[in-house]
Amino acid sequence: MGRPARFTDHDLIAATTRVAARLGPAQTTLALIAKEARAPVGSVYHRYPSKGALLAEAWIESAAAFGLRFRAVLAQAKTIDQALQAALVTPQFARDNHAGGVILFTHRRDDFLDDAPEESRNRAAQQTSEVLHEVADAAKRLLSTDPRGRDKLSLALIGLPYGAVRMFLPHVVPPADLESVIAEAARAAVASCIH
Amino acid sequence: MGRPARFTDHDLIAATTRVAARLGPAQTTLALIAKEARAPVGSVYHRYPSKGALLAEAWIESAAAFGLRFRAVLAQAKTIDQALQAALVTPQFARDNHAGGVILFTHRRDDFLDDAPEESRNRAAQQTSEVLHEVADAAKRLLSTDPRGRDKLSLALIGLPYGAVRMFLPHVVPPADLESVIAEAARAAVASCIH
DNA sequence: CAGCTATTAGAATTCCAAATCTAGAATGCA
DNA sequence: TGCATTCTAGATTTGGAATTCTAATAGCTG
Repeated sequence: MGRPARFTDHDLIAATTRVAARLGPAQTTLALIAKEARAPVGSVYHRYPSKGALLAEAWIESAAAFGLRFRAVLAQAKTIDQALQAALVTPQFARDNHAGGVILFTHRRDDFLDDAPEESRNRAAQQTSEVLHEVADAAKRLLSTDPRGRDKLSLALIGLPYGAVRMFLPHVVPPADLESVIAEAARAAVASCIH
Repeated sequence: MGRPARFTDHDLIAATTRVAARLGPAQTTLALIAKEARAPVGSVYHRYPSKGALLAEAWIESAAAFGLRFRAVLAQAKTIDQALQAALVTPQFARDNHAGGVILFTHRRDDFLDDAPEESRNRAAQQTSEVLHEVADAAKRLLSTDPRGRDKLSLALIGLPYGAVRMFLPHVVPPADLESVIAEAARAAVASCIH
Protein backbone atom coordinates (compact mmCIF):
# COMPACT_ATOMS: atom_id res chain seq x y z
CA MET A 1 0.00 0.00 0.00
CA GLY A 2 2.99 2.26 -0.37
CA ARG A 3 4.79 4.48 2.04
CA PRO A 4 2.61 5.80 4.87
CA ALA A 5 1.87 9.52 4.86
CA ARG A 6 3.58 11.68 7.43
CA PHE A 7 1.05 14.49 6.88
CA THR A 8 -2.70 14.41 6.77
CA ASP A 9 -4.66 16.69 4.45
CA HIS A 10 -5.87 18.49 7.51
CA ASP A 11 -2.32 19.16 8.72
CA LEU A 12 -1.60 21.02 5.51
CA ILE A 13 -4.86 22.94 5.48
CA ALA A 14 -4.46 23.93 9.10
CA ALA A 15 -0.98 25.21 8.34
CA THR A 16 -2.38 27.17 5.40
CA THR A 17 -5.09 28.62 7.63
CA ARG A 18 -2.57 29.82 10.19
CA VAL A 19 -0.21 31.39 7.69
CA ALA A 20 -2.99 32.98 5.64
CA ALA A 21 -4.65 34.42 8.74
CA ARG A 22 -1.37 35.96 9.77
CA LEU A 23 -0.10 37.27 6.43
CA GLY A 24 -3.09 37.25 4.11
CA PRO A 25 -3.49 35.11 1.00
CA ALA A 26 -1.23 37.22 -1.23
CA GLN A 27 1.78 37.14 1.08
CA THR A 28 1.30 33.48 1.81
CA THR A 29 3.85 31.38 -0.05
CA LEU A 30 4.11 27.66 -0.43
CA ALA A 31 7.48 27.76 1.24
CA LEU A 32 5.87 29.32 4.32
CA ILE A 33 3.00 26.85 4.35
CA ALA A 34 5.46 23.99 4.07
CA LYS A 35 7.62 25.37 6.85
CA GLU A 36 4.57 25.88 9.08
CA ALA A 37 3.60 22.23 8.55
CA ARG A 38 7.27 21.13 8.84
CA ALA A 39 6.91 19.52 5.44
CA PRO A 40 8.86 19.93 2.22
CA VAL A 41 7.28 21.81 -0.64
CA GLY A 42 7.08 18.72 -2.80
CA SER A 43 4.97 16.90 -0.26
CA VAL A 44 2.45 19.70 -0.26
CA TYR A 45 2.20 19.62 -4.04
CA HIS A 46 1.74 15.89 -3.89
CA ARG A 47 -1.61 16.47 -2.18
CA TYR A 48 -2.79 19.77 -3.61
CA PRO A 49 -2.38 20.89 -7.20
CA SER A 50 -1.76 24.57 -6.48
CA LYS A 51 -1.53 27.30 -3.93
CA GLY A 52 -5.01 28.38 -5.00
CA ALA A 53 -6.42 24.99 -4.11
CA LEU A 54 -4.91 25.15 -0.62
CA LEU A 55 -6.19 28.65 0.07
CA ALA A 56 -9.63 27.62 -1.09
CA GLU A 57 -9.69 24.62 1.24
CA ALA A 58 -8.64 26.82 4.12
CA TRP A 59 -11.45 29.26 3.40
CA ILE A 60 -14.01 26.50 2.96
CA GLU A 61 -13.05 24.86 6.23
CA SER A 62 -13.48 28.11 8.14
CA ALA A 63 -16.69 28.95 6.34
CA ALA A 64 -18.12 25.51 7.06
CA ALA A 65 -17.36 25.85 10.76
CA PHE A 66 -19.02 29.25 10.84
CA GLY A 67 -21.97 28.20 8.72
CA LEU A 68 -22.69 25.24 10.93
CA ARG A 69 -23.09 27.38 13.99
CA PHE A 70 -24.88 30.20 12.22
CA ARG A 71 -27.43 27.97 10.55
CA ALA A 72 -28.03 25.94 13.69
CA VAL A 73 -29.18 29.06 15.52
CA LEU A 74 -31.29 30.27 12.66
CA ALA A 75 -32.93 26.96 11.77
CA GLN A 76 -34.42 26.57 15.22
CA ALA A 77 -35.64 30.14 15.57
CA LYS A 78 -39.37 30.38 16.16
CA THR A 79 -39.42 34.11 16.77
CA ILE A 80 -37.61 37.10 15.35
CA ASP A 81 -35.77 37.59 18.58
CA GLN A 82 -34.46 34.07 18.40
CA ALA A 83 -33.43 34.62 14.79
CA LEU A 84 -31.55 37.75 15.78
CA GLN A 85 -29.36 35.63 18.02
CA ALA A 86 -27.66 34.49 14.82
CA ALA A 87 -26.08 37.94 14.60
CA LEU A 88 -24.05 37.05 17.69
CA VAL A 89 -22.44 34.02 16.09
CA THR A 90 -20.03 36.30 14.23
CA PRO A 91 -18.36 37.86 17.30
CA GLN A 92 -18.46 34.55 19.13
CA PHE A 93 -16.81 32.74 16.26
CA ALA A 94 -14.16 35.44 15.96
CA ARG A 95 -13.40 34.92 19.63
CA ASP A 96 -13.08 31.17 19.80
CA ASN A 97 -11.67 30.52 16.33
CA HIS A 98 -9.30 33.39 15.83
CA ALA A 99 -7.59 32.24 12.64
CA GLY A 100 -10.89 31.28 11.05
CA GLY A 101 -12.42 34.58 12.05
CA VAL A 102 -9.55 36.53 10.59
CA ILE A 103 -9.82 34.65 7.32
CA LEU A 104 -13.58 35.12 7.05
CA PHE A 105 -13.91 38.60 8.46
CA THR A 106 -10.78 40.55 7.67
CA HIS A 107 -9.65 39.11 4.37
CA ARG A 108 -11.48 39.10 1.07
CA ARG A 109 -13.33 35.99 0.06
CA ASP A 110 -12.24 36.46 -3.54
CA ASP A 111 -8.59 36.55 -2.59
CA PHE A 112 -9.00 33.00 -1.30
CA LEU A 113 -11.07 31.71 -4.19
CA ASP A 114 -10.06 33.43 -7.40
CA ASP A 115 -7.27 30.98 -8.16
CA ALA A 116 -9.11 27.92 -6.91
CA PRO A 117 -9.99 24.96 -9.11
CA GLU A 118 -13.57 24.92 -10.37
CA GLU A 119 -14.52 22.15 -8.01
CA SER A 120 -13.32 24.02 -4.92
CA ARG A 121 -15.09 27.15 -6.00
CA ASN A 122 -18.31 25.20 -6.25
CA ARG A 123 -17.99 23.93 -2.72
CA ALA A 124 -17.20 27.44 -1.52
CA ALA A 125 -20.24 28.80 -3.32
CA GLN A 126 -22.32 26.13 -1.67
CA GLN A 127 -21.16 27.17 1.79
CA THR A 128 -22.17 30.72 1.00
CA SER A 129 -25.52 29.86 -0.46
CA GLU A 130 -26.48 27.55 2.38
CA VAL A 131 -26.08 30.45 4.78
CA LEU A 132 -28.01 32.84 2.56
CA HIS A 133 -30.78 30.32 2.04
CA GLU A 134 -31.17 29.86 5.74
CA VAL A 135 -31.53 33.61 6.13
CA ALA A 136 -34.05 33.75 3.30
CA ASP A 137 -36.05 30.94 4.90
CA ALA A 138 -36.10 32.69 8.23
CA ALA A 139 -37.23 35.91 6.58
CA LYS A 140 -40.05 34.14 4.82
CA ARG A 141 -41.06 32.38 8.01
CA LEU A 142 -40.81 35.31 10.41
CA LEU A 143 -40.97 38.46 8.31
CA SER A 144 -43.28 37.49 5.49
CA THR A 145 -45.06 40.81 5.70
CA ASP A 146 -42.22 42.96 4.38
CA PRO A 147 -41.10 42.40 0.77
CA ARG A 148 -37.63 43.68 1.67
CA GLY A 149 -37.49 41.54 4.78
CA ARG A 150 -34.90 39.23 3.35
CA ASP A 151 -32.44 42.05 2.59
CA LYS A 152 -32.94 43.67 5.94
CA LEU A 153 -32.50 40.41 7.80
CA SER A 154 -29.28 39.55 6.00
CA LEU A 155 -28.03 43.02 6.78
CA ALA A 156 -28.92 42.54 10.43
CA LEU A 157 -27.48 39.03 10.75
CA ILE A 158 -24.44 39.29 8.49
CA GLY A 159 -23.54 42.82 7.43
CA LEU A 160 -23.82 44.58 10.75
CA PRO A 161 -21.95 42.02 12.87
CA TYR A 162 -19.33 41.79 10.15
CA GLY A 163 -18.74 45.53 10.33
CA ALA A 164 -18.64 45.35 14.09
CA VAL A 165 -15.95 42.67 14.41
CA ARG A 166 -13.93 44.40 11.69
CA MET A 167 -13.41 47.25 14.10
CA PHE A 168 -11.28 44.93 16.23
CA LEU A 169 -9.84 42.10 14.19
CA PRO A 170 -7.25 40.98 13.49
CA HIS A 171 -5.27 42.44 16.38
CA VAL A 172 -7.86 42.86 19.08
CA VAL A 173 -10.29 40.21 20.24
CA PRO A 174 -13.84 41.59 20.05
CA PRO A 175 -14.77 42.72 23.57
CA ALA A 176 -17.43 40.93 25.55
CA ASP A 177 -19.91 43.80 25.49
CA LEU A 178 -19.92 43.90 21.70
CA GLU A 179 -22.72 41.37 21.59
CA SER A 180 -25.18 43.66 23.29
CA VAL A 181 -24.46 46.50 20.89
CA ILE A 182 -24.82 44.19 17.90
CA ALA A 183 -28.06 42.81 19.27
CA GLU A 184 -29.54 46.27 19.59
CA ALA A 185 -28.38 47.37 16.17
CA ALA A 186 -29.63 44.18 14.53
CA ARG A 187 -33.01 44.59 16.15
CA ALA A 188 -33.21 48.16 14.93
CA ALA A 189 -32.31 47.07 11.38
CA VAL A 190 -35.35 44.83 11.19
CA ALA A 191 -37.60 46.96 13.39
CA SER A 192 -39.40 48.44 10.39
CA CYS A 193 -40.53 44.93 9.43
CA ILE A 194 -42.15 44.30 12.77
CA HIS A 195 -45.27 46.10 13.79
CA MET B 1 12.64 74.14 -18.08
CA GLY B 2 12.89 70.76 -19.77
CA ARG B 3 10.45 68.68 -21.68
CA PRO B 4 6.82 69.17 -20.67
CA ALA B 5 5.08 66.24 -19.03
CA ARG B 6 2.44 64.37 -20.99
CA PHE B 7 1.01 62.92 -17.79
CA THR B 8 0.12 64.59 -14.56
CA ASP B 9 0.60 62.88 -11.22
CA HIS B 10 -3.15 62.76 -10.92
CA ASP B 11 -3.52 60.97 -14.26
CA LEU B 12 -1.35 58.16 -12.97
CA ILE B 13 -3.02 57.96 -9.58
CA ALA B 14 -6.46 58.00 -11.14
CA ALA B 15 -5.42 55.15 -13.42
CA THR B 16 -4.11 53.26 -10.41
CA THR B 17 -7.37 53.86 -8.58
CA ARG B 18 -9.43 52.47 -11.43
CA VAL B 19 -7.31 49.38 -11.96
CA ALA B 20 -6.98 48.66 -8.25
CA ALA B 21 -10.72 49.05 -7.69
CA ARG B 22 -11.39 46.60 -10.47
CA LEU B 23 -8.75 43.97 -9.76
CA GLY B 24 -7.54 44.63 -6.25
CA PRO B 25 -4.04 45.71 -5.24
CA ALA B 26 -2.44 42.29 -5.61
CA GLN B 27 -3.59 41.71 -9.19
CA THR B 28 -2.76 45.25 -10.17
CA THR B 29 0.44 45.39 -12.21
CA LEU B 30 2.44 48.34 -13.41
CA ALA B 31 1.85 47.26 -16.96
CA LEU B 32 -1.91 47.51 -16.39
CA ILE B 33 -1.64 50.88 -14.69
CA ALA B 34 0.49 52.16 -17.55
CA LYS B 35 -1.93 50.84 -20.12
CA GLU B 36 -4.88 52.38 -18.29
CA ALA B 37 -3.12 55.76 -18.33
CA ARG B 38 -1.92 55.17 -21.92
CA ALA B 39 1.60 55.72 -20.71
CA PRO B 40 4.72 53.57 -20.93
CA VAL B 41 5.96 51.83 -17.81
CA GLY B 42 9.11 53.92 -17.69
CA SER B 43 7.12 57.13 -17.47
CA VAL B 44 5.26 55.85 -14.47
CA TYR B 45 8.49 54.93 -12.74
CA HIS B 46 9.82 58.35 -13.54
CA ARG B 47 7.23 59.80 -11.16
CA TYR B 48 6.75 57.12 -8.57
CA PRO B 49 9.46 54.96 -7.09
CA SER B 50 7.44 51.78 -6.78
CA LYS B 51 4.12 50.07 -7.21
CA GLY B 52 3.64 50.37 -3.47
CA ALA B 53 3.94 54.14 -3.65
CA LEU B 54 1.27 54.34 -6.35
CA LEU B 55 -1.16 52.12 -4.48
CA ALA B 56 -0.65 54.17 -1.35
CA GLU B 57 -1.37 57.41 -3.18
CA ALA B 58 -4.53 55.92 -4.61
CA TRP B 59 -5.71 54.87 -1.16
CA ILE B 60 -4.81 58.22 0.39
CA GLU B 61 -6.66 60.15 -2.30
CA SER B 62 -9.83 58.12 -1.76
CA ALA B 63 -9.50 58.28 2.01
CA ALA B 64 -9.01 62.05 1.89
CA ALA B 65 -12.14 62.51 -0.20
CA PHE B 66 -14.12 60.38 2.19
CA GLY B 67 -12.64 61.94 5.29
CA LEU B 68 -13.43 65.43 4.11
CA ARG B 69 -17.12 64.67 3.80
CA PHE B 70 -17.30 62.54 6.93
CA ARG B 71 -15.57 65.07 9.14
CA ALA B 72 -17.55 67.98 7.74
CA VAL B 73 -20.78 66.37 8.88
CA LEU B 74 -19.42 65.44 12.26
CA ALA B 75 -17.66 68.71 13.04
CA GLN B 76 -20.87 70.71 12.77
CA ALA B 77 -23.05 68.32 14.71
CA LYS B 78 -24.68 69.91 17.75
CA THR B 79 -26.81 66.94 18.64
CA ILE B 80 -26.42 63.21 18.59
CA ASP B 81 -28.91 62.93 15.79
CA GLN B 82 -26.86 65.29 13.68
CA ALA B 83 -23.73 63.31 14.48
CA LEU B 84 -25.43 60.12 13.40
CA GLN B 85 -25.85 61.61 9.94
CA ALA B 86 -22.16 60.89 9.48
CA ALA B 87 -23.04 57.21 9.25
CA LEU B 88 -24.75 57.97 5.95
CA VAL B 89 -21.63 59.38 4.34
CA THR B 90 -20.38 55.83 3.74
CA PRO B 91 -23.25 54.67 1.49
CA GLN B 92 -23.41 58.07 -0.20
CA PHE B 93 -19.71 58.03 -0.93
CA ALA B 94 -19.92 54.49 -2.28
CA ARG B 95 -22.63 55.66 -4.63
CA ASP B 96 -21.06 58.76 -6.10
CA ASN B 97 -17.42 57.69 -6.04
CA HIS B 98 -17.60 54.06 -6.99
CA ALA B 99 -13.90 53.34 -7.46
CA GLY B 100 -13.01 55.15 -4.24
CA GLY B 101 -15.72 53.31 -2.38
CA VAL B 102 -14.54 49.96 -3.64
CA ILE B 103 -10.98 50.72 -2.57
CA LEU B 104 -11.96 51.89 0.89
CA PHE B 105 -14.79 49.48 1.62
CA THR B 106 -14.11 46.23 -0.15
CA HIS B 107 -10.34 46.00 -0.17
CA ARG B 108 -7.99 45.84 2.76
CA ARG B 109 -6.26 49.01 3.85
CA ASP B 110 -3.09 47.06 4.56
CA ASP B 111 -2.96 45.68 1.05
CA PHE B 112 -2.63 49.24 -0.18
CA LEU B 113 -0.14 50.41 2.41
CA ASP B 114 2.15 47.56 3.40
CA ASP B 115 4.60 48.21 0.57
CA ALA B 116 4.36 51.98 0.71
CA PRO B 117 7.30 54.26 1.49
CA GLU B 118 7.45 55.48 5.09
CA GLU B 119 6.35 58.95 4.08
CA SER B 120 3.21 57.73 2.33
CA ARG B 121 2.33 55.52 5.25
CA ASN B 122 2.51 58.51 7.53
CA ARG B 123 0.09 60.48 5.40
CA ALA B 124 -2.23 57.50 5.27
CA ALA B 125 -2.09 57.14 9.03
CA GLN B 126 -2.90 60.81 9.35
CA GLN B 127 -6.02 60.43 7.22
CA THR B 128 -7.15 57.62 9.48
CA SER B 129 -6.42 59.39 12.70
CA GLU B 130 -8.12 62.61 11.64
CA VAL B 131 -11.34 60.68 11.15
CA LEU B 132 -10.98 58.83 14.45
CA HIS B 133 -10.20 62.04 16.30
CA GLU B 134 -13.27 63.69 14.94
CA VAL B 135 -15.33 60.77 16.20
CA ALA B 136 -13.65 60.93 19.58
CA ASP B 137 -14.33 64.67 19.80
CA ALA B 138 -17.97 64.18 18.95
CA ALA B 139 -18.26 61.46 21.57
CA LYS B 140 -16.73 63.70 24.21
CA ARG B 141 -18.98 66.56 23.21
CA LEU B 142 -22.26 64.66 22.87
CA LEU B 143 -21.87 61.44 24.81
CA SER B 144 -19.65 62.45 27.70
CA THR B 145 -21.77 60.47 30.12
CA ASP B 146 -20.80 57.01 28.89
CA PRO B 147 -17.16 55.90 29.27
CA ARG B 148 -17.57 53.56 26.28
CA GLY B 149 -19.26 56.25 24.23
CA ARG B 150 -16.30 56.66 21.92
CA ASP B 151 -16.23 52.95 20.99
CA LYS B 152 -19.96 52.80 20.48
CA LEU B 153 -20.01 55.92 18.37
CA SER B 154 -17.22 54.70 16.10
CA LEU B 155 -19.06 51.44 15.73
CA ALA B 156 -22.23 53.31 14.81
CA LEU B 157 -20.58 55.75 12.41
CA ILE B 158 -17.94 53.54 10.84
CA GLY B 159 -18.34 49.84 11.56
CA LEU B 160 -22.04 49.44 10.92
CA PRO B 161 -22.23 51.42 7.66
CA TYR B 162 -19.10 49.66 6.50
CA GLY B 163 -20.72 46.29 7.03
CA ALA B 164 -23.84 47.49 5.30
CA VAL B 165 -22.23 48.69 2.07
CA ARG B 166 -20.09 45.54 2.00
CA MET B 167 -23.28 43.59 1.39
CA PHE B 168 -23.50 45.25 -2.03
CA LEU B 169 -20.12 46.42 -3.23
CA PRO B 170 -18.34 46.03 -5.52
CA HIS B 171 -20.93 44.77 -7.99
CA VAL B 172 -24.14 46.33 -6.77
CA VAL B 173 -24.63 50.00 -5.96
CA PRO B 174 -26.03 50.33 -2.44
CA PRO B 175 -29.80 50.81 -2.78
CA ALA B 176 -31.42 54.08 -1.87
CA ASP B 177 -33.28 52.73 1.13
CA LEU B 178 -30.08 51.53 2.77
CA GLU B 179 -29.64 54.88 4.47
CA SER B 180 -32.76 54.51 6.54
CA VAL B 181 -31.74 51.07 7.77
CA ILE B 182 -28.27 52.32 8.65
CA ALA B 183 -29.71 55.32 10.44
CA GLU B 184 -31.91 53.13 12.62
CA ALA B 185 -29.12 50.67 13.38
CA ALA B 186 -26.66 53.44 14.19
CA ARG B 187 -29.13 55.07 16.53
CA ALA B 188 -29.70 51.76 18.28
CA ALA B 189 -25.97 51.24 18.68
CA VAL B 190 -25.62 54.44 20.70
CA ALA B 191 -29.04 54.30 22.33
CA SER B 192 -27.62 53.00 25.59
CA CYS B 193 -25.44 56.12 25.87
CA ILE B 194 -28.27 58.65 25.69
CA HIS B 195 -29.84 60.19 28.84
C1' DC C 1 13.16 -11.23 1.20
C1' DA C 2 12.23 -8.94 -3.45
C1' DG C 3 9.53 -6.08 -5.69
C1' DC C 4 5.58 -2.68 -5.63
C1' DT C 5 3.71 1.76 -4.90
C1' DA C 6 2.35 5.87 -2.42
C1' DT C 7 4.79 9.22 -0.39
C1' DT C 8 8.54 12.14 1.06
C1' DA C 9 12.15 15.21 -0.27
C1' DG C 10 14.24 19.19 -2.08
C1' DA C 11 16.82 20.64 -6.16
C1' DA C 12 16.02 22.53 -10.69
C1' DT C 13 13.17 25.01 -13.67
C1' DT C 14 9.79 28.13 -15.31
C1' DC C 15 7.21 32.02 -15.11
C1' DC C 16 5.83 36.59 -14.12
C1' DA C 17 6.02 41.09 -12.76
C1' DA C 18 8.90 44.81 -10.48
C1' DA C 19 12.42 47.68 -11.26
C1' DT C 20 16.40 49.39 -14.01
C1' DC C 21 18.83 51.18 -17.88
C1' DT C 22 19.91 53.55 -21.98
C1' DA C 23 18.44 56.23 -25.60
C1' DG C 24 15.75 59.67 -27.65
C1' DA C 25 12.63 63.74 -27.68
C1' DA C 26 10.84 68.25 -26.39
C1' DT C 27 11.22 72.54 -24.20
C1' DG C 28 13.55 76.86 -22.03
C1' DC C 29 17.45 79.69 -21.92
C1' DA C 30 22.08 81.70 -22.89
C1' DT D 1 21.86 77.75 -32.34
C1' DG D 2 23.56 74.86 -28.84
C1' DC D 3 23.21 73.33 -24.12
C1' DA D 4 20.93 71.89 -19.94
C1' DT D 5 17.08 69.84 -18.22
C1' DT D 6 13.10 67.06 -17.78
C1' DC D 7 10.41 63.66 -19.41
C1' DT D 8 9.02 59.80 -22.60
C1' DA D 9 9.85 55.20 -24.16
C1' DG D 10 10.25 50.40 -23.98
C1' DA D 11 13.71 46.74 -24.03
C1' DT D 12 16.37 44.39 -20.58
C1' DT D 13 17.53 42.69 -16.24
C1' DT D 14 16.51 40.81 -11.87
C1' DG D 15 14.30 38.56 -8.18
C1' DG D 16 11.14 35.79 -6.08
C1' DA D 17 7.73 32.51 -5.89
C1' DA D 18 4.96 28.70 -8.18
C1' DT D 19 5.43 24.52 -10.15
C1' DT D 20 7.83 20.49 -11.97
C1' DC D 21 11.14 16.77 -11.83
C1' DT D 22 13.93 13.06 -10.35
C1' DA D 23 15.43 10.44 -6.57
C1' DA D 24 15.21 8.34 -2.36
C1' DT D 25 12.20 5.99 1.32
C1' DA D 26 9.31 3.08 3.81
C1' DG D 27 5.91 0.08 4.56
C1' DC D 28 3.15 -3.66 2.36
C1' DT D 29 2.47 -8.12 -0.17
C1' DG D 30 3.28 -12.42 -2.16
